[in-house]
Amino acid sequence: MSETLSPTASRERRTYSIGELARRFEVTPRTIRFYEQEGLLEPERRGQTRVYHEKDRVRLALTLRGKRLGFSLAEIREVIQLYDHAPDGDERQLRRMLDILAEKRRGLERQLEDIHALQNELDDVEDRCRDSLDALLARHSRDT
Amino acid sequence: MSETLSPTASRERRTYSIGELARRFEVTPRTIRFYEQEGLLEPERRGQTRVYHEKDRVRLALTLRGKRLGFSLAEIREVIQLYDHAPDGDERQLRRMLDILAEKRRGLERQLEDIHALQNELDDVEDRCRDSLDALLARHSRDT
DNA sequence: GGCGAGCTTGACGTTTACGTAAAGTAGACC
DNA sequence: GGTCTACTTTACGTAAACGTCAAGCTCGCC
Repeated sequence: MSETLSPTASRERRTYSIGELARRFEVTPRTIRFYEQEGLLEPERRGQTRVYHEKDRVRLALTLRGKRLGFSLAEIREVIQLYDHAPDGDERQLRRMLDILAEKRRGLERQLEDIHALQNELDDVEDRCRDSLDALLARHSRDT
Repeated sequence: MSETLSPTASRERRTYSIGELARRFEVTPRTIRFYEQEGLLEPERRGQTRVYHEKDRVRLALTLRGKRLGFSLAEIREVIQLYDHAPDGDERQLRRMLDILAEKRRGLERQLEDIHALQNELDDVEDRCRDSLDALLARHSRDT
């Protein structure tokens, strides 16, 4: 793995402005501020302007990935909190976390099934489509 | 495949009321009416009440699957229209349809990547979680 | 004929995830 | 010192996907 959300691993000193991040991920600054408001990002403040670090960039990437999979921002926040609090807590909390993880996994498994089902259906459409096209072209070449 | 959206394959004469469908798929009747309003379902009318056939049931299943994958109702309607119009149209239309199919496929491929990436991240969290738990239990058993 | 269960059509309300416009600030450059 | 660019906050607007009443029809049953 090339990157992680673990705070101990953010050893690069690169920072980003809100505009840089926005261009990089093809979202608007407004979106990034909104994600902060929703507790998904926690940029540093230098004066009154926001300064984003690697940790924020990785979180944003995770957020957008979650969005592409249809997760709500609330669900994504949950996952991020799993990340941030993975190593701590008492036994009960850790076991609860493992339960939540297992549940998330089941959700992903179902999404995999759904994708395969949809792929099969697209195959079906494509087959019929190609059949029609072949018939059309055969008729055309015969008529010349 | 056990079922398809192809109209020629709906040879079963089973019908459903809106309430039956709603219970089956764990949605509200309101949701089903809304999907009709959005052009995703086209139930028969018997008097003033709606009568749903196999075709509608399959469409509803497809719709909910799409939703679980984060598709908008507009996108799902596109897919359904692909189904309904797959075998017809002139050459240009058929080629266009194949292009659209290829694009949908690319979207699904990306979702697969996203899912695998998220699974890896959950693995990561789980590892750290288990490490903490093991350390906790080891300390506990040593202290007894 | 009254009554409940299930259906119908409106119509307005709500949540999520931002868009957009207004007005102000702060640093870089000429 | 003025202007440009990029940032800031505040606030109202909006599209999607339904939820939530309200009011009325209609069928079966006692």
